[in-house]
Amino acid sequence: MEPVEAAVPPYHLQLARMFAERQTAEFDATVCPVRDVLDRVGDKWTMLVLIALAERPRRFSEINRTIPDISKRMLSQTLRTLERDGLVLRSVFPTNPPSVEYRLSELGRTVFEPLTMLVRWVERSHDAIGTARKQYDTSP
Amino acid sequence: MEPVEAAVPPYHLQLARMFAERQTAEFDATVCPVRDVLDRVGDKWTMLVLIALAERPRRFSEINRTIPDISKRMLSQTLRTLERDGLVLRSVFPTNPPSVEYRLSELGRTVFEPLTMLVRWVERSHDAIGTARKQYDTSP
DNA sequence: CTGTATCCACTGCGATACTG
DNA sequence: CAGTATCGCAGTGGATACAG
Repeated sequence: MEPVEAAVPPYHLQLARMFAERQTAEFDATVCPVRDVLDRVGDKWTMLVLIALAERPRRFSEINRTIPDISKRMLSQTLRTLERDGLVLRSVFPTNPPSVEYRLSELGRTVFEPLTMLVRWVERSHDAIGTARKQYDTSP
Repeated sequence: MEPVEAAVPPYHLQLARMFAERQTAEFDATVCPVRDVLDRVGDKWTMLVLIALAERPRRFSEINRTIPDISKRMLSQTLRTLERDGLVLRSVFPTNPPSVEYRLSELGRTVFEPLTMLVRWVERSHDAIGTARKQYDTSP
């Protein structure tokens, strides 16, 4: 017998179960953890900014160079949201000209476990998805 | 000495390293795995539709009931993209009226590992983020 | 250097109506 | 039941100019 391995259900059933419970209560989209995920890291830039800060603290323009195609407006806005959520810490150094440093908080660091898993998944699946698409697009 | 545990770097550094390598090459947003993630599951409905299919195959209107606030238009569109990417399989039964069944492919099932991690992360972090926000909003 | 303000374009998405 | 077609809006984000 292999009791332990048999006891833990596969991931898709775990998630299904989590949401089956929610289904019983009356529906409220505002307390759905998945929509929460999307609100937090589902936008165009948040993940990339977090990754830009993964290795070490960086200054505003340094992040901007790491993500060349982000506008100052969006970088600023994304950083403020991350700061507000407590994922990123901001320090101003009153030099001249002023320099501002952003770094991950402890909480911010914890995103990287699930984030890394997700990035690995796309990398693993990239080819399979590509061929699936090609097949879908070329068939009647 | 504890060679094995010392050898595996924390997640945020793993990701940082993955992207540091990319930085050396000339920048091309179209081959970035993070933007790939966002394109695939970063939209408003994809994750929710996948979860709706996690436990077992479902028919169109059944999914619609699971996600009450999705429009038929978006459900249809989301399902087609998932089918095109090979994550979801579609079967038509020529009954009258016609019934169509959607189910996860093998590839589709593999999303749930990283997806579950991500959902767990928000659930774990939800309170911490809430208090961080409250503090940010009430301070000068 | 580190932002903010203003304006504008695009598009994702919802509402509604219609079809096999 | 399982969609598609058309329309319209609102929010997201880019460009530019300005400011501390």
